[in-house]
Amino acid sequence: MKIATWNVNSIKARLPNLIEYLKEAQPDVLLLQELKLTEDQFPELEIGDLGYNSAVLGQPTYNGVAILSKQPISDVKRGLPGDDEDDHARYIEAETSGIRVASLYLPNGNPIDTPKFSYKLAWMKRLAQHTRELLEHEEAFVLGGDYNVSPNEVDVFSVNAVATDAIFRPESRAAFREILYMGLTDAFRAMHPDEQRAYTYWSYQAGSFRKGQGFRIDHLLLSPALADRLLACDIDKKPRAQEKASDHTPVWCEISEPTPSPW
DNA sequence: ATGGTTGTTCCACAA
Repeated sequence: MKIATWNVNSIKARLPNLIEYLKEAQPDVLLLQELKLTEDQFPELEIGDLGYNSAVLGQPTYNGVAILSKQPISDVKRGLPGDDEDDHARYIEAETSGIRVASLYLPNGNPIDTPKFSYKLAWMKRLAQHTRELLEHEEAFVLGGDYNVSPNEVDVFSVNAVATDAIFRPESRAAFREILYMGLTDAFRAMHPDEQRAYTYWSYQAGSFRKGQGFRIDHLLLSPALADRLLACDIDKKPRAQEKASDHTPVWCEISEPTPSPW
């Protein structure tokens, strides 16, 4: 089973790219971020024609997340718990294909001397608390999406370029580690422990993609039960190389069928 | 140090 995540940077602007990706890559589950539309504007018919069910959390203009799956989607939960005042559409979670999946769009947090950065850190605290609760059930789950955090120096093209960027601040990376060290597996890094210059995002500016100047900020974090089934994980750079591309490219992993319990 | 680009909305803001 193939699970992928992709920040499309407007699903309206990216619908041809999305349709081509679904046809070619054939993920069983696709986690989407930055839809930039409301739920009633979601292209459910076009996506349904390709054999995908969808669960969506939208809002006008900004944010927006979705789960697409070839299998039925159930037990949909919209919004990250922990703050009733937070109305950003950044988190959706559901059951599909026998696993729990979440699509998340973590706040960017720039500039760091503004409330945007404290919102990012507060959001990460809530994600940590929610992850703690998910882990108590010992389920197979994946938290996938645009984390807007590069975990380590190897995940950025230039340490200088991100010295004051919220994606690489020590506070952001510490909050990411707090979640990871609960026992989750960064699927890409688990399969490619020594790979360098492996990025998932390249700015539209200054020819960044052509020059290989990117960041690894999109991640698939697996629960222990799902990490046991991890077969492969990689970054698919093809969609980023297209005309009218998103500034992010998909990350995917291949998961084996669950093995029956031996007792 | 600045400006480089894209998307959406309304002529700025977010990334």
